[in-house]
Amino acid sequence: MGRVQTFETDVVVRAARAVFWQRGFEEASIPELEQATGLRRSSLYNTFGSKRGLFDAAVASYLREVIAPRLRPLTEAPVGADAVVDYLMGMRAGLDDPEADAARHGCLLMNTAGAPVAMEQAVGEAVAAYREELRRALASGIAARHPEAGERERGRLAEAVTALVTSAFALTRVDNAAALRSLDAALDLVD
Amino acid sequence: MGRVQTFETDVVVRAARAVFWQRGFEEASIPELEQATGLRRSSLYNTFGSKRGLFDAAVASYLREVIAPRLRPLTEAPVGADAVVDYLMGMRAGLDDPEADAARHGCLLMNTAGAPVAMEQAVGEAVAAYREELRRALASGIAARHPEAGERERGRLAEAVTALVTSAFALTRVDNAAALRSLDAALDLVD
DNA sequence: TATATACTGGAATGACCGTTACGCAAATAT
DNA sequence: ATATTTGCGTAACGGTCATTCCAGTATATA
Repeated sequence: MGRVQTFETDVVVRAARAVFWQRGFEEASIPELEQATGLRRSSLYNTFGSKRGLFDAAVASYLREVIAPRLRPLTEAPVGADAVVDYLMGMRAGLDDPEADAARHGCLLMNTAGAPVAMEQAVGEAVAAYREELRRALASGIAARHPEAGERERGRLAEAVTALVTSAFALTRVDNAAALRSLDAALDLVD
Repeated sequence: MGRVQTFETDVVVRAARAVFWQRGFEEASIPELEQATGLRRSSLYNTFGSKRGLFDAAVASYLREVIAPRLRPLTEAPVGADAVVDYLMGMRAGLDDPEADAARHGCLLMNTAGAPVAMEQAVGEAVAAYREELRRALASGIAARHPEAGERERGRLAEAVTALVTSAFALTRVDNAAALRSLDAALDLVD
């Protein structure tokens, strides 16, 4: 064995994730990532192989540390009747807080949906998979809230609420008020 | 007077618009724009001042020639009871046609919402204004279809349908099927 | 026909990009 | 204590970017 890594990979990825989140993949430059992570190019390339490699790690970290915890009450049984509403209100609070990353920069994945890097198949698939995960989670929350409704009805509702949430994410950067109204509309729909 | 312009500005802007649409602002390079327009850098800079100037012209052209015509049945009185449904179905057909720009590249403005250039205030405002115009148009279409509903109810519905449409635009690049389902959900909502 | 106008072509500029190469320093295993 | 593995710092690479400059040319007016 030789010299051991002196930084914690998770910490570095988290720092890089913040840069990608607020700047987007193509606008985030290597010097910026160096400064944010406190690592030099050589270490970044040695650890992640390329800028894309670092971005992929950032996306994985985002799914694991940002998205999954928020979705957990909707994905792990038992799902309470208030889980959907809690989720939507939590997100509303996040988008209403000017300090929060979500309010200022939306969703890392939704932002990349319209970015050039989304043309690369793997990235596009990651975005699509994320949306599907969100839809499934919302669907189970809706099922818990409206057990009496028909499956078709619930499916439509889940689709609509998913779209409202993604729309809020996509818009908060340029029109925070509209994003909040989207979530209000979602809250209306589920009741 | 001296020598006169040998190209039609509208035609050039339309060609540039197509490049921005499919490639995004930052990924569209000057050489690409030269090739698409058939003009040299000097002429482009002489006419539009900068890449941003050309982009602004492209956005204006997009609003005038692509968006406005589609919205017209919803914005100019009299608005028929079927106008909303026609609009949504027309859009659905567009997103379902693999040849169409809309299906392959979504909406020029929605794509820029998540792009770095959206950080520039004027661009962000243009996107927000577009969304608001869409919402107003859909609201008037919904009012024509459901004159019996309360204003509050119609407002919520308009908000939801707007979000579903923008969500469809934002996603079609990476997940065309999900975009279509969004529009189906919108069609469900208006009836 | 003369002249003013401004479009056009081509080359050059400086900055920044992501990536790579290399040598030294550090820390573990034998 | 030595050998070996690996992190890390520095510097350089080739390429592309948006932008500018200038000379040459075509055309509309007087």
